[in-house]
Amino acid sequence: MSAPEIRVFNTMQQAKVPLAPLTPGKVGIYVCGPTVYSFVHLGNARTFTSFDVIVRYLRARGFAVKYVRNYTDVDDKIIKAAAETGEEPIALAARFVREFEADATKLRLLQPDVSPKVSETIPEIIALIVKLIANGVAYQSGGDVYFEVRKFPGYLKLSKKKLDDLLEGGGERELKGEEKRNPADFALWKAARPGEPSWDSPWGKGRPGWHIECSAMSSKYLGETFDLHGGGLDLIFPHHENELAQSEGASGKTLCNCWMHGGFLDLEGAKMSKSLGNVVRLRDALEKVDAEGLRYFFLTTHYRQQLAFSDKALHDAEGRMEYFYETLKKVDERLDAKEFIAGPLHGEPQRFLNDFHAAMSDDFNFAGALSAVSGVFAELNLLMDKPPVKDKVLVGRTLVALREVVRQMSKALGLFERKPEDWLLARRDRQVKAKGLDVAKVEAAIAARNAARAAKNFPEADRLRAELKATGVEIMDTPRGTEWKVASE
RNA sequence: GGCGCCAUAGCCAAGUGGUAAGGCAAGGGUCUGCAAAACCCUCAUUCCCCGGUUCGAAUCCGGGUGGCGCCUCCA
Repeated sequence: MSAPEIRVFNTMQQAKVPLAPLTPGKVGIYVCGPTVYSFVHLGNARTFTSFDVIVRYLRARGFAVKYVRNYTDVDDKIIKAAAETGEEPIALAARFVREFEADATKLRLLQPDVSPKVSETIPEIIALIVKLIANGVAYQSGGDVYFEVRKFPGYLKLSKKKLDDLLEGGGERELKGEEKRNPADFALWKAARPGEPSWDSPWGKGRPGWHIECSAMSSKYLGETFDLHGGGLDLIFPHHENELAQSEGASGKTLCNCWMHGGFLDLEGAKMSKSLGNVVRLRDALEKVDAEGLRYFFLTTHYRQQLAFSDKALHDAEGRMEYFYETLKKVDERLDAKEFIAGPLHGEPQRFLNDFHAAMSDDFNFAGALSAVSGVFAELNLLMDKPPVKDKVLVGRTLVALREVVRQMSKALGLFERKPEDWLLARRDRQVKAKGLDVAKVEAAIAARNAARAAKNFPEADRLRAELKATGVEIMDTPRGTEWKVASE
């Protein structure tokens, strides 16, 4: 397989650029992780899944990826949430880190190589602020420290805004603050108020502002300049813009070579967001839909594109996963205990992988890659059901090759990595529970029907089939006997 | 008010200068005692509208219309 060059859309240039790692063969990526004051919602999950697949793909292409995704565990929202529950802010944050990790495991998200927390990066944050003050781009004001945006010439180069527009704007940005030299200046360090978590600093007790933690954590684990920086579209301004200003204002070097931003998940025509309150928790969604079905749904659109959430879309995605796993189940049963020696293949199994790489190399075109996935599964089924060639050894050998192609795609997408029977059974169990079916009764009816069939009493057999169907159970007569599943509507 | 993204079949969705991927749904067929699943066939002379550039545009440019987003916490 000739590996196509990987091109990535860089928000800074608003164009696709070739991936050119600082160190050949290695990629450092920083993804802005959750602020842990509540459960993550599906919009968050989409972004994390996108970067999960991007990291998986880069690894599949042989890059040694260092993947850093932080937890922001010191923040206004956390303090507010803690005040409401009566917990200590740090304890509440720790609790939601655990909840996040439980959700992430279900979604089969890769564990980042490093998951730093703000609360464990305070010395580095203070050192960074000290440097910014020394460089003349930050100033102390009482117990606070602010970044002075007018002193950093590159300010707003990422978001393409103008400082004047920012100040006039139709927004509701807080422009108050006599303590600031410029209303657009933002806090690097906030003086402690009673009851808030705080740390000693050269400016008295206090805590970091919102953006500085990412600057500190990324340079700590990836260096002053690294390859990829990711997050949701809504982080471009102010978060990434400010992060960039802080990092570059301190180091004088480019923070990262490529900024990647994922598109939103929409719910009923509007961005799913905590401020609008139109969120579906990842946790709640996973009660209703299979985790891989959800992952597949996220991959049906390019990562930078908006994606509309709906129960139907999720349901369809899960149905598609069923097709994939049913196919793999058949393939694996057939290949079991058989060996095929090397030799010619039918068709060109590799062509699907080539198409897959072509799509993924082009700014991680998930939807395009899924087309190649469909191709390989259709070919697998064709060879098993209606092989266009007679040579059984040739067919078997080709199935082995195609199965290997699927394995390669699996690794990059985080899809169909489970044992097909396990996935299929788990899905059925969930559906059985949702419908309140009695498995023993279903199996008794199937046994009765098979007795009727054996006696060639087809009217009775059909009656039992119809009866089951009415309760939502679909039965299939296979070479292995009669199997059943919950009908999807 | 400033800035940006998007508009492709009934639905979802790739494609961004060379003559419309893929999926769902639908119709027909093969298979089956009947089914289910799977497979095969059919399903956009056309890419929101109007102009322009070009031998050639869904793709580039200009102007509309419609949707979304950022400018304030947000993935």
